[in-house]
Amino acid sequence: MTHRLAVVVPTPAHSTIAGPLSYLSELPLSPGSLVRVPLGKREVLGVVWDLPSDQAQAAQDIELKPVAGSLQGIAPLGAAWRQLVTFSSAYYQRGLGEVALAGLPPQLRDLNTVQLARRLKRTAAAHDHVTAAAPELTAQQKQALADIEAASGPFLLFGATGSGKTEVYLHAVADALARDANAQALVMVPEINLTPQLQARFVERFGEANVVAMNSGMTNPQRLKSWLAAHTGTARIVLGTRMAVFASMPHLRLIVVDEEHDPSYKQQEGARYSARDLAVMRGKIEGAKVILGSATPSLESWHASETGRYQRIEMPARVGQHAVFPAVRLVDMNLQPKKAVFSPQLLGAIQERIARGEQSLVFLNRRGYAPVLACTSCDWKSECPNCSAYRVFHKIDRSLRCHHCGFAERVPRSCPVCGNVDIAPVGRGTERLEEHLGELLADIRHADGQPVRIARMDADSTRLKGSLEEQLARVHAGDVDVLVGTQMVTKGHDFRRITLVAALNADSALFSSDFRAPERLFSLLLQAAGRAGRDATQAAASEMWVQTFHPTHPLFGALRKHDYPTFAAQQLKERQQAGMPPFGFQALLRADARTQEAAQSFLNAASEQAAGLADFDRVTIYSAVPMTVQRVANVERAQMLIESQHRIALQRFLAAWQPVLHATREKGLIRWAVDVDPLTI
DNA sequence: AGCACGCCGACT
DNA sequence: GTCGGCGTGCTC
Repeated sequence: MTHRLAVVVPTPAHSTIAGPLSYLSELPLSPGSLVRVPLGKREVLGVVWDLPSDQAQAAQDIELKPVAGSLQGIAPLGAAWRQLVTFSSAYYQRGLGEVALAGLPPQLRDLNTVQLARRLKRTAAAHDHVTAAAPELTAQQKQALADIEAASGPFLLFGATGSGKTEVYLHAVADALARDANAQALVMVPEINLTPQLQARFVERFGEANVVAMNSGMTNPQRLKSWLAAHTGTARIVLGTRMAVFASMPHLRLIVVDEEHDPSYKQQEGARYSARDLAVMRGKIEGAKVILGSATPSLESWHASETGRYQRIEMPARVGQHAVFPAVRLVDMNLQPKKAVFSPQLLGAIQERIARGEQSLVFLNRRGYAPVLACTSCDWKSECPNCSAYRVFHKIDRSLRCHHCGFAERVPRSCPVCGNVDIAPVGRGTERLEEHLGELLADIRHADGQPVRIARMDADSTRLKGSLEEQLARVHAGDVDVLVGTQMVTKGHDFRRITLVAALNADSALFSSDFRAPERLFSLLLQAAGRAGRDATQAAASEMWVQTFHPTHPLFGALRKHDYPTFAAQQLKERQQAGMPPFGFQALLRADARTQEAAQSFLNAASEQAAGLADFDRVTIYSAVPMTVQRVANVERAQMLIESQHRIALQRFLAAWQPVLHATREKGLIRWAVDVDPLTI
């Protein structure tokens, strides 16, 4: 007796195969089973899927191939996991196979049954967890845990920086694991950089054997090992970045999304899913509690907590008896000497900190020495030949580097156009800031005669493996007086000795065309402020400095009071009036082509053929526009916004549009993709 | 994505 | 005369 199976295979986004393919099998393999099947000339890994009854004879006239084999010894992927994959595939408009296989470790593909058995054997035998002593909780932490205990969520844990959210996560996980001997918990962080320190805390509390990590920085064997441990239930806690939302966890009871507002939770290629939103959906599917935590929630989540869709739990106070929030000082740059990078007041405040043996953090969201290099006699600028962007001057290796395509060259000795030797940096990045600050503080000496120590921390200075840890250690040891860095210094790291944080170029986001720019800026500044004064003994003297040409901007007013709710209310009001998310729903159709014209004409053709599709009358399709950075690596890029007041209508329309998009062929190679709930438009 | 098929330029 | 460029199309 041969059985007919629906199998999901890794078909790429642009194939016309969206759903499962049919195969024959001698054995009646249950849904979720992992199989190897022939696909064209190759053999691929597939997942047996639930065969919808109406599709049972869909592939009637093709001769079906038999499955090549199944991965014995590995339990089928659960119904909840398959449901999550199905939902993601439909919601984010990508093939089932692509989503399913992206959620599995790549190495699963090339293991045979014997190798797999060996791996599984090594994974087996759960160890009892050795629970390290937990610190005494504050009253508000206890209350938060009681609230989480008492309701089903999803919860928005609105906790100030330094209020001890991590300790709440640790306890919530401990509670979930204690309640059920098999229970598992998933804890997500936005960035790979933040994994090690959180992992250390979880390992300390729950023991090494119970915690596995999942992130893209791991090798394939490591990923397989973690995945198997989670899938078999051996690992009780999975700690990872956005990809971990697809980890197979048969006994999942709790999901924590730390820093839920962070844009890194949105995948920016392939299936462009939001791991935060999927976490909420997964919690619903699996009956697991979901905790979203942030000091500056996304306006989507905040709004959900206002309307009662999420239950809000507030932790306004910082841990520590005298811990207060750093005072926010705004410096009106209109009143400063022209071209001053540091106002005299700020420089003075930094010097005071140095004299007291305290640390300062200066952040500027731009790496490199200068964003542009320009000729002083003609109009040459350091444009990238492949992109519509300037190449950034990196003084450290005298290179011009394109931050979009990676193209790098040595800085020319003279202007390539007119031969003038006088080519000058325009604007400044962290490298130049570090240099400039060095000059300003050159004459300052510590009491022991030592010069001021300045360090820089950005993607360039931390590229080498281990260098981030090394730099952090230097700061922690007090071997640094002033730390200069990009926004990476504002995330997560506890700098206990820092008592002054300064933001230098906040203004650009105030008047950005991106409607989410103020939200990101507010979050960034408040997170940055949160770096200061974590040590209770120094908190009283801690300050957050913001240099701005618009000191009366309401955003700064709210920042000064550390008042996220007021800021959020004002932003939500604007969004509501404009029908923007979370009051309206958006998707982008993006197109890449050799010429801008080809990209746009594909979009326009797609737009013209949209009339009459399902829910067409409930969506608004805007005209095709070039992307902000129009050309990257010699590929022209354009996009088109689709908006609706109804999430369902947008979904239905996009689904109906899909075959039209596949059929729309314009001259010139077009690569296209749909981005549902885009973060930047 | 792979991998084939298919139709046009510079080489043993 | 072939080797090989990558445009186009298919994969149960």
